[in-house]
Amino acid sequence: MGRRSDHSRPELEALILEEGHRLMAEVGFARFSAREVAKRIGYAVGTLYNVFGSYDRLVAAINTRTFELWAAHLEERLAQPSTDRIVALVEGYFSFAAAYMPLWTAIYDHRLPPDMTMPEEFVARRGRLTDVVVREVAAVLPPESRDQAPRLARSLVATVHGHCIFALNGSFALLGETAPMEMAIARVRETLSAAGAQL
Amino acid sequence: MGRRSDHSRPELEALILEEGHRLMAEVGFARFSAREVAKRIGYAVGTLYNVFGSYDRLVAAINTRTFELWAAHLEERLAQPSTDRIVALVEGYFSFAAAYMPLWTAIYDHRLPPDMTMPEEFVARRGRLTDVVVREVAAVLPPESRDQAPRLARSLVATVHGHCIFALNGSFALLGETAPMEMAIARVRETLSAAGAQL
DNA sequence: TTAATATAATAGACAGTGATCAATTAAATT
DNA sequence: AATTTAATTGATCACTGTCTATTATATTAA
Repeated sequence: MGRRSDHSRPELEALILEEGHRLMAEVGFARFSAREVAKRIGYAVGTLYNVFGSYDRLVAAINTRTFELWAAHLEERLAQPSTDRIVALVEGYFSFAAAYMPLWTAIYDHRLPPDMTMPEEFVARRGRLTDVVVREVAAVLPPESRDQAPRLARSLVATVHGHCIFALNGSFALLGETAPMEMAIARVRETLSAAGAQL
Repeated sequence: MGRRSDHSRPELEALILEEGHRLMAEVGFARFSAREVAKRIGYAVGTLYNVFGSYDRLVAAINTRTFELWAAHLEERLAQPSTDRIVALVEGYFSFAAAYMPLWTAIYDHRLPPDMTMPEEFVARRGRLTDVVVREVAAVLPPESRDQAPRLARSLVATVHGHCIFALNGSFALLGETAPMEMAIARVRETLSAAGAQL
């Protein structure tokens, strides 16, 4: 196997991913380009295609990495002592999106082409973010309705997500709303209360 | 003023907008291109720039048109006799997004460049969609808390929006959720009940 | 040690993009 | 008929993702 680079295949993959993630954080989805990543690591464009197969798989890989950062961010918030772990979760959702806006929006800006499905490995790694929420929702639900936690958690994430997007894209500001996160927390409280949770 | 086209300026503007909207509906935001619009109406690319100033202003104009279609879609749903006008609203939100997915997602895919602000006229026309929701929310609130309708309406739209996005991008399906709209309706009910609404 | 083979990496071509603007053209005015 | 003026063009620029032919290197077999 004639390689002529300083990097082994896994090293090269990591290098591309790291620099790609950096560029995405810098310029966002719309201005992201595989060519620029290649230029920055001193390789030719074709090399990225050899390693990742396509532009979309590279972006999907970068976004999967963002999911993991995000999950770590939530766990960090949960590790700090606080009265309300659900509030910590919502706050973690908003603060991650705000702190890493280009990375966060890239997750939702990117759409796979019709002929491509998300690699199973990526699906699994992304899923761990949801797992955190399901775990915390289950913890506040009464034992007899714990089995509803996954459904409820997904719906709560959707609720928070909607508020978070509108907060970041200015929809709320346009109407004079100054506290979108508090609004989201209120919605989550209502739902959990209705489900019989202890808050 | 020597014009040499078959179309007056307003006619040309309408022509570009119409064909642009058609193309957006066909190929979506990612594959949309000013050049293709120009080709289809038989004008040069430069003409689109003369009329709309920039690519972003053209897309913003197309998306504003989509907002108006959407508002009309909601009013249509509300015009049909139904028990629950709030449910009709949520159903209208979901059914529009599903029926015109590329147009709907283009609204949120498009981001204005930092040096550009949304033209005031577009802001006003887009705002009418929110007005419909505010009006209907106000109608179910008790008179003493009607002044809360705008805030509440925006939060409810955010909630429904989050569920709608996750329904369309497959996030719900991934977790086996088969009824995202019913989930959204449940969330909206909880919030309106908590606000003392008559349902 | 040398020759054959396999593979990593590249350069460059291709067809497309948004954006710009000097040159052209047709109509309106004089 | 000559002149002014505004609408329209399309070449040009610097990009994009994708892909193939080519080159350089490392491993393996003789």
